[in-house]
Amino acid sequence: MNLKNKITNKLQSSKLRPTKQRKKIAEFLFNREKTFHFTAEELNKIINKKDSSEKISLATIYNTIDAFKKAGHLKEILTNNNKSFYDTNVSSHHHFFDIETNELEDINYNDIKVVNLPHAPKGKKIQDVEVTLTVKKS
Amino acid sequence: MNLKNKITNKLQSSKLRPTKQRKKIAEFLFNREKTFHFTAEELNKIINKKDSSEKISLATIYNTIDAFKKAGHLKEILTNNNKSFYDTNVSSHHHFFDIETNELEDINYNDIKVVNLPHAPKGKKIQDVEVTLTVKKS
DNA sequence: AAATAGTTTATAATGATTCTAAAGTAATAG
DNA sequence: CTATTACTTTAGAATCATTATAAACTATTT
Ligand SMILES: [Mn+2]
Ligand SMILES: [Mn+2]
Ligand SMILES: [Zn+2]
Ligand SMILES: [Zn+2]
Repeated sequence: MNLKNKITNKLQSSKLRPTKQRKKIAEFLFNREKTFHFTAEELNKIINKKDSSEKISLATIYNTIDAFKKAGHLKEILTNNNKSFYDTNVSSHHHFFDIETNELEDINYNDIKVVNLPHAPKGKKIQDVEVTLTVKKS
Repeated sequence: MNLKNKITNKLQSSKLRPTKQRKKIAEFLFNREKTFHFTAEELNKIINKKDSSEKISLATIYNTIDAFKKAGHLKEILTNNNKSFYDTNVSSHHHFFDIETNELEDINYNDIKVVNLPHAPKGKKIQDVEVTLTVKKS
């Protein structure tokens, strides 16, 4: 199956209509080897670079990120920044976070071991375990 | 030494003039046993409750949080929320973060062990190690 | 082909935070 | 002390990220 069909399938099986806009964004986000970390504004800039024949509105960028997140294709990341960061790697994994440049870098889940996990507060359950290694210029 | 003097000292030794506003905020934030996690808006509401004889402007709330953070008396916390959270516990420690209610709860540093820390990317050094256990209603 | 349900868009609205510049206060110098 | 200086507070405006609105558009179903 070719890329276009794969993307269309992915959208349809998430009950998202494969519109021109969603296909373009999905193709950009999900057709890659390495994890991509981004903000809505960054994605907007990249998708709507000069050449791009047809522009996608900022509202659609936000809507699409939200739809992809709800469908489980994107994950929101914890940072101390006041804009939201998203991650194309939706499996459990860890990060380096450069507090000076706001850059994120993946750490494989198995490269860090977290032992002695405490119990969740009563009435709650643990949903995810994230380790963030805050880094800065040395 | 009494509380007022302790607070004044803390401010002066951080090169912050002990103004009425800073003393009131510092007394509220730092005179407690348990860690306090808050946003600027929450702190503003609490400090400026009905009775409070003299109001402190929202700008000053923001300025003061910033000054205290720079002085190392407050720490900013990583969340996926688009408002900043601050922590009166400035030592290294971990958190439960309820993604439904945005509530934070401390986990003692020694209650979790993180083993096999990877090296920081070249040119960078690890500044902090934070584990966040995302939780939700079970 | 028509009806429908869902989507995109420009634009307005909101919410959090930062900026501005004038008035006020703490620290310092005389 | 008193005057000078440096820093701080404040109301309000400005900015930035995000969400809401509602009309035009498009994919899907009938
Ligand atoms: Mn954040
Ligand atoms: Mn955040
Ligand atoms: Zn990642
Ligand atoms: Zn804490």
